[in-house]
Parts: sequence; structure tokens; C-alpha cells
Amino acid sequence: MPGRSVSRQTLSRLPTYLHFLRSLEGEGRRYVSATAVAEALGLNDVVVRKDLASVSSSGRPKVGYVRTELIGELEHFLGYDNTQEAILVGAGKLGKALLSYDVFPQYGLDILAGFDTDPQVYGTEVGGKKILPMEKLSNLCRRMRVRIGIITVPGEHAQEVCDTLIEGGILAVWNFANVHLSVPEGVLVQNENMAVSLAILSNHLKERFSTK
Amino acid sequence: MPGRSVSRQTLSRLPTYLHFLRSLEGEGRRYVSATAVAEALGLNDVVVRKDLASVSSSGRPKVGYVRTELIGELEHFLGYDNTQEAILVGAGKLGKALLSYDVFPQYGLDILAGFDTDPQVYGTEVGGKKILPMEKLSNLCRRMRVRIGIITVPGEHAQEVCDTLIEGGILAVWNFANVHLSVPEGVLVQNENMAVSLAILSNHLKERFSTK
DNA sequence: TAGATTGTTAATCGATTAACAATC
DNA sequence: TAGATTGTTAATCGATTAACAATC
Repeated sequence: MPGRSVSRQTLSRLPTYLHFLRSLEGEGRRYVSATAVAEALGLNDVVVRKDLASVSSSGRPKVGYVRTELIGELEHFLGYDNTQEAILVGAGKLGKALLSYDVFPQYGLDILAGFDTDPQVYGTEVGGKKILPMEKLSNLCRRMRVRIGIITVPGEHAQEVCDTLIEGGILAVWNFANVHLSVPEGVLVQNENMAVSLAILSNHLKERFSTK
Repeated sequence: MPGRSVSRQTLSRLPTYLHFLRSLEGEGRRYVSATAVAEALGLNDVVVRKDLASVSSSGRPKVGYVRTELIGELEHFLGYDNTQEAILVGAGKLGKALLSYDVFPQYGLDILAGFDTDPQVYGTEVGGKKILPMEKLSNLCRRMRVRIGIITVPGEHAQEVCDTLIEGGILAVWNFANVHLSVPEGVLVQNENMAVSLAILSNHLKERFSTK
């Protein structure tokens, strides 16, 4: 049954499965089992089996899944065949890097334009995308029915930018600023918080050295 | 008791608390309660109280925590006062953006140098950091006792780079490539996987539109 | 003292893992 | 048929939430 709900944990493993299945290209094997995927990725096989079952029902006992078919089902589930438009706010270094990150289209993401407050950068292009003044944001969002907003401004302006995005009808925010954003019910904030990753890395090292 | 173990979930919330506490600067209030923090960040207050208790024991009933004291304890726990050296491999767009990301020092991370396979970029500087040939990696790691390796190479080379890093004595890998990395026991891989974030964003939009 | 807040102990919830039946 | 694999049902584990006692 399509549209069924999938846990965040499962969701975060799916792209990894997809990538692994694609990497098997050229090995000439038609079938692949959940067990094999689990083994390769260092995961429990029941987890993988459950995850795959939530995306596909083409698995057959003793055989496994037809590799290409499963790839298709994962791509479809992840929306790679249904491109979503996005806009990006904050054309600093990180923003520019994301604007010219050429693999997003493969993941079903199309950044239409960048926005900034610095008149110096208005009209310039980064990665083939125009940088526009903030004033044009709301209008463009509504006209193009953009659903995803990417925030790459300094932390102190992130909430303000977020509010503007939501005013423009944005329903999902990809937040690269290291701040908590308050949003109305129904809007998703996905934080790409480097401070969090650093905390986990640093804690690992601390533990490593305190225990041995 | 210092050095006690903290869950990954708790760990990921700590930087957010710290950031919020700092943002209270200038409000002139000496004390802050877990309840207030929870309210501001949209979290359950018991979660916050437990998290803070794992980092500090200076909380006092009826009063809460001395704001500046708690900030200090969080900074210390997160290792912001104990800089870790790191090296980065892959001086593409993302790699360069990270090399010149000037807030890392505040988070206790110091990127010593970048590495790449392209002779064109050897010797150039990005964000004040030299780009060196891969051959020099192992040696530099060992000599400087570098513990953190940052991978910003294309997926197909990530595992290979990871192996080289580990050979150089790296204990924690910050992986920006969208691939699974196999590492020996005791080495941590922290994935900054954009494909995962995109999957979560896209799924949210899908659910939004199927339910209403 | 009364009330706010901390911190702890027990209950709930959700995800992972284990055991097992179904099937090609 | 036997064995590998799927998918389901039950058990375990860990994190969150709820209830409550301690305290300033």
C-alpha cells in the first residue's frame, strides 16, 4: 500500500540501500537479498528486511529482490523521479557551494535561485542560478509554488529568514544555521547542524581516551 | 562525575542549549531554568532537565542554573575549550567551503590542512590552509597526532580515502560523501549525509499532500 | 510557609532484535 | 525435498514522558 508512513530511522537508511544497490551495477547479478545488503552495510538483517518491505513488496522467499526493480522502487519512494523546487537564502560560502552542488538534481532537488541582502551580489550567477534580492522572495515562492527553503545565513538572521520563507508558502526548511527555528505546525525543519556532528565526534574522542 | 556516558540524542541537543543560553546575553538575568530552556526550544522539560543534569550539577531547586556557569560547563563538555586538530581530504567546492568556514575554531575544531589528488591545487591556500598532495597525508597525521579526518571527496573514492586516514591514525571520520564507510572497531564515522536530509524533506512533503 | 524548580523513580512508547512460520 | 530467504509476531532494549519526592 503506497503512502504508508515510515519512521525517520528507516527513512535515513533508505538512501544508503539505494546507493549500495546501484554500486552493484556491473556485477551481473539479477537478484539481491536483504541479508546481503545488511552484511555489506554492517546492519542487522531484520532491520533491512523491514525497511525494504516498507518500500517494496516484490521480495520473494529464497530469491530476494530483483536488483533493478528494487532500485526503481527506492528511487520512487525517495522522490528522485519527482523533482521538488527549492530556493536558497544566504549566498555566502556555504550557500554558493550548495548552489553549485551538481548532484542535487539526481536527488530530486532543483534549486531555482538564491537570495541575499547584499546588493553587490544581485544579478550575479552561481552554479547557473541567479542571486536575487530578498524582496523578490515571497513573490517567486508563491508564483512557482516552491515548497522547500534552504537557509544558509548566519544564525542571527535565520529565524527572520525562516519567517519570510513560511510567509511565502514554504512547507519544509533545510536549515544550515546552528540555531533552533520556531515554525508553525505542519512545517518541517530539517537541521544540518554541524555543531551537533562536531559534538558527537569530540565526545567519541573524549570517551576513547578516558577508557583506554 | 565527569566522563560519564551520554546518549547520542542528548549529545545532539547540547549544542542547541548552549546556543540558546548564549543568546540570552544582555537580558541581564542571572539564572535560567531547564523549564525555560525547554519552553523556548519546544522540548519536553524533563528531557532538558535530564540532559543538563548529565553535564552539570549546579542546578538549584527553585532557582535553576547560573546562566554563565552552565554555559561554561556545556562548552567544556562539548570540548570547545580543548581544540582538536583535523585534516580534510578533497578540495572541491564543498571541501573549500569547509576549509574557509571560520566558525569551526569556536567549536573546538582546527583544520590543519587540506589534501587532494589534483596537482593543480598543490600549494594553493584556501581559508589560510595549504592544500597538500595525498602522499603527505599519513606522515602529517602521525606527526601531528591528528585524530579527526574530514572526507569531502566524490563517493567512489571515499572508502579508499577513509582507509588512508585510518592508516594515518585517525580515530574519527566526518564523512560528507553519500556512501557507507567500513571502519575498524573503535573508529567513529559521523555521516553528514545530504541524501538522508533530502529523503526526510521529500517524505514530509509527500505526506503533507497525501493527507490533505 | 508556599511555590517553583530540581532530580529521581516508575510507566509508556517506539525501535531493534530474536524467534518462527510461510514460501519459492 | 531441503535450504535460503521473506515477512510476521513476540521479546528486549532504550529513550521519552509522567508522577512524585526533595529542596531552596
